[in-house]
Amino acid sequence: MPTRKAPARLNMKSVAIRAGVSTATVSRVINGLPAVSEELAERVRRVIKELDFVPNPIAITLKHGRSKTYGLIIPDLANPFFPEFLVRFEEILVENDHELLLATTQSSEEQLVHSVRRMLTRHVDGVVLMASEFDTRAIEPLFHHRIPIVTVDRRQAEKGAGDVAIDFEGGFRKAVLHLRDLGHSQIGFIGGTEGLRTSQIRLEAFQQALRHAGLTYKPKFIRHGDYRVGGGEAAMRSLLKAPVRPTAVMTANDLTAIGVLRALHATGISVPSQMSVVGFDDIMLSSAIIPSLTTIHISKEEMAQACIKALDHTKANVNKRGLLLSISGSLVIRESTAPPTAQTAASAIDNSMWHMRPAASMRETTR
Amino acid sequence: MPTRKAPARLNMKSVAIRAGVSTATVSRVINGLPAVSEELAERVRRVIKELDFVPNPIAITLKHGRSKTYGLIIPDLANPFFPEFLVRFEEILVENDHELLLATTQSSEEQLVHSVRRMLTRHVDGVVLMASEFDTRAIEPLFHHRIPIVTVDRRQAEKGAGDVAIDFEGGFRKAVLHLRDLGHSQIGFIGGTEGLRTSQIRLEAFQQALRHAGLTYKPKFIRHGDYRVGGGEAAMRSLLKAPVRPTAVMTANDLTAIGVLRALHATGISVPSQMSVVGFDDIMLSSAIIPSLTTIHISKEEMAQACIKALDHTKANVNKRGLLLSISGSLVIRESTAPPTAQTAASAIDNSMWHMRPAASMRETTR
DNA sequence: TGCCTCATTGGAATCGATTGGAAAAATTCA
DNA sequence: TGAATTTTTCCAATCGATTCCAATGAGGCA
Repeated sequence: MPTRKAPARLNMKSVAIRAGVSTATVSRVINGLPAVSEELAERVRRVIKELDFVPNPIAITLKHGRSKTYGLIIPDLANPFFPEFLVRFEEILVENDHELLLATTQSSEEQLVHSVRRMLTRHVDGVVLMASEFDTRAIEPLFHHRIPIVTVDRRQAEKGAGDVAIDFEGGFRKAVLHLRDLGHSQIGFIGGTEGLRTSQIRLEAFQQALRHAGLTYKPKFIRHGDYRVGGGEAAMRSLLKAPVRPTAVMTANDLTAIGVLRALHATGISVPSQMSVVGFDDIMLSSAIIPSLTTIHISKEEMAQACIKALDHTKANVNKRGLLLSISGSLVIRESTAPPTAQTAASAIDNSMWHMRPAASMRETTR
Repeated sequence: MPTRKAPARLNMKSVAIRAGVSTATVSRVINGLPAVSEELAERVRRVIKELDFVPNPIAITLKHGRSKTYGLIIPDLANPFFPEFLVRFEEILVENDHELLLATTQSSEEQLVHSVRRMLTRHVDGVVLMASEFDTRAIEPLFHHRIPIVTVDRRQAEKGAGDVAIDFEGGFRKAVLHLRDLGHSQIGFIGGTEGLRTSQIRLEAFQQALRHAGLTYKPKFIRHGDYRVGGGEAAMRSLLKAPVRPTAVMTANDLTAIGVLRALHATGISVPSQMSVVGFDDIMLSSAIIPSLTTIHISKEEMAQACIKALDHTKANVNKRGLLLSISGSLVIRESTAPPTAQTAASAIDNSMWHMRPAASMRETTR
């Protein structure tokens, strides 16, 4: 015989009996519906407090079909940007008495289909979809069940679906101006995974930023990464092999920039004296690494709020086209950018020059 | 009139009608209960497939009182260790047809109480509690409702609660031996937040590792951090101010180690030539930073599996004391450790010597 | 053939809360 | 005072699946 007694079943009925009313009345009191005399309401409230009664959300969900849960579909938790967003998103939900249903797709279409199915069977009230690339068929069931959707960075709204887009154009423009003002004119770009729509958007935003700064776009300074450290590193190595090098490099996101730093370090090129590097996102890490990263700060808080706002809007206007919100970033200047040295600024750097000179600084931090 | 038709309600009854049987039979078929003729079962299965019917988990939860959901309470998502663990934990749950209810406490007791309440109202089947420090009263309701619990690093099991502990002793021992074999005898330690039980455990494990390696413990080489970059950096600065310095530093976790690297870099002390640094956890970042970090690898996969195992064990043996599992780490040697130079190895380094010599290498990576 | 088993199957109560409409009570008005 | 309203309260159906219990029918045995 266990010492702990199993707690007596506590439901609305027990409250009703104890207060001498029907469950209907209890329900009305809890939900603040009218047509309950103040006297009874007070009595019921007292009993609720006495018993520490909390309505069973499962039963409510079953009855209503609404679960007070929002789904969040994320490609990958390995990129710190997502946890940082997630934690704010979850906080806001919990504050508003909602729950989060998290799904990661590992960027696989099959996983996405599975995630969508989970969202449906759990009867979520809405879905935020951060997996930018997908076949529309995969999320068709969400539309079909009229579940409010918010996509991120798809830059396209429709009936039942809003979108929260990061303003890459504005962000890159600030970064390019910063570099130009430092004296850079040869700026390279390490983009995201080739073939992805979101990579294309970032690349175009970069081109546009160059134009805006009065600089010329040079395809030879462009490489593709994969939004991860490894891809950034490989892309930068490739860029360094070319006969002519830029004096500064911008990247599709911070992880890519960290990869760039690695490649530079391995090659003995010091940052920022010989090469400036700019990231994008401003994950917490960016301020912790050496050198700390100049980057475009995207407020995860703001993004989370925008997602909720777009979701609410869609829910309130089921038949209208969803909201299109834009999140703009701000430039955070840290240690990874500086004016180009006279030498490197001489526009076209003859790469052979560098080959002869063994990386002198390498020994400093590598064994 | 919307073009999309609302999907016809799909429940067990519709399946039953379509198959010409009762809902009881359908339920039996779905749950693989005996006492259903193969003929009928087959017919029901066909209809289920035809209609693409999925039982409503909400209703099942209501009926059973069990939700097929596990709770995970985490202090903080800012430390990459947790997202890395989380993603594996979630994967395992989803594979086993369960869901995750995530709660972060921000290390606040009040948040913990709130999180526990959420777990209860959602009727989770079990809880993994990674918030190591807490007043037992905060989780008392979980015991009271007989919900299986697994704590992490509390190193203590009881009825209804198991524990998964990281083997700090073994991990630090490997790290210390590695340093000793490189030639270090003066090893410093930057611990976790002062006053936390888990910090105490790590410190003792470090002391024990020193003894095991035949080295002497020197309190003057010990500092406390806060498990974050900032704390590690501040602690290291403090350590560097002392008249005598160690030649290598071990840390309570990787973030602390990253902070240490920052402090060293700012002071112009290069790693690993002038100072070796060892982390703990092996977050993904550790291999990406410069220099990449020698650290103790803790398999998040293994931890996640251990948590599930302990949870299942508790569920199956409600009245027995829970499992006590231990996760051992392995040494990953990267760039942040090397033999001490002849000079620095001269045991007690006179700090004034360093003061005279302006950090020559600083310019390399800082502007 | 008649009675008894045993294997299948179905009916209906159940989990806990919500809600339309009926019933009861309180109020208004003639 | 009694009829007509209005307000308050409650009964019972409902959401979707599970499960106890009863009913049905086939087969076995005397």
